[in-house]
Amino acid sequence: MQMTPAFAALADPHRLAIVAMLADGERPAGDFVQALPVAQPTVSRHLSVLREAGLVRVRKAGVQRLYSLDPRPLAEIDAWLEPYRRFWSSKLDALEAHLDREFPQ
Amino acid sequence: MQMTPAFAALADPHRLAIVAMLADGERPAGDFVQALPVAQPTVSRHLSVLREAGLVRVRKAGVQRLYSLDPRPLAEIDAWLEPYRRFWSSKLDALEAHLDREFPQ
DNA sequence: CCCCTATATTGACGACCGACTATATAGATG
DNA sequence: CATCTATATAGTCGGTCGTCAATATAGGGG
Repeated sequence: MQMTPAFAALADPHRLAIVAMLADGERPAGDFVQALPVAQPTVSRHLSVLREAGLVRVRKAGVQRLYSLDPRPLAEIDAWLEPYRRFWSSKLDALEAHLDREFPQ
Repeated sequence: MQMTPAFAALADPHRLAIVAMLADGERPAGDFVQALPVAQPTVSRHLSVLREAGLVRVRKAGVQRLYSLDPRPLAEIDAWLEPYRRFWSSKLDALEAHLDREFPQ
C-alpha cells in the first residue's frame, strides 16, 4: 500500500517518457537529455526521483550512467489493480490478453 | 496515453483510500469524511480532484452526493502496463491469474 | 597533466498542493 | 418560513515540485 511514491513518480509526463524509453532496455542518461525538451539538470533530477521511487536502477560505465527499468513498483501497481479489474475486464478478456501474449500475431 | 492526471490523483494516500473504499460500491461523501483523518472541506477537495481525473462519478440523492468509481482511468493504467508485464509476469503467471478469477478457491 | 565530456548538485524562483477556518448553497424537516 | 444537515466554495498558509543557470565531480583522451 506504499505505492503512492510510484504513482507520484509516474505523474510527471517527462518521467513517464523516461520510463517508456526504458521499456526497450538500458540507456545512458544523455539519451533522456536529448529526447526531452528540458535542461540536463532537470533530467538528472527526474532520474533521481525515479531512482528514489525504485522505478529505475543505475550502473556506472565509465563516465556514463546507464539507467534501466526496475519493474517491481510497476508490478505492485499491477497487483493493486487486481480488485478493480472486474469493473472492466470480463473473464474472456483476461483469457484473450493471455493468449495474445502467448501466441502473438 | 494521457494518464498522468490519473497517476497524480492516485499519488495522494487519502485519495487512494477513497478509491479503495469505492471498490465496494457507491458511497456518500460523508463516509469519506468519517473515514479520513482530515477536515470535511479537505475531503471535498480530494473528491473534486478525483472527479476531474475521471476516477469517480457523482450522483445527487437528496442532500447527499453519492460517489462511485469510474474505472476507465484504471483500465487505461492497466493497458499502459502491458508493455512492461514481460518484466515480471511469466506466461504461466498470466494463466494462473486468469484461472484464479475464473475458478476462485 | 590538462582539457573535454557526461552527469550530478546547488540555489533560486514561481507554480501548485494539501491542509485549515470560515462561509455559501441547497435539500429535508418541523 | 426557520432551521438543521450534507456538501461545496473561498481564502489563506506553509511546503513541495519542476524548472533553470551556475557550478561541482569525475572519467577518458590528447
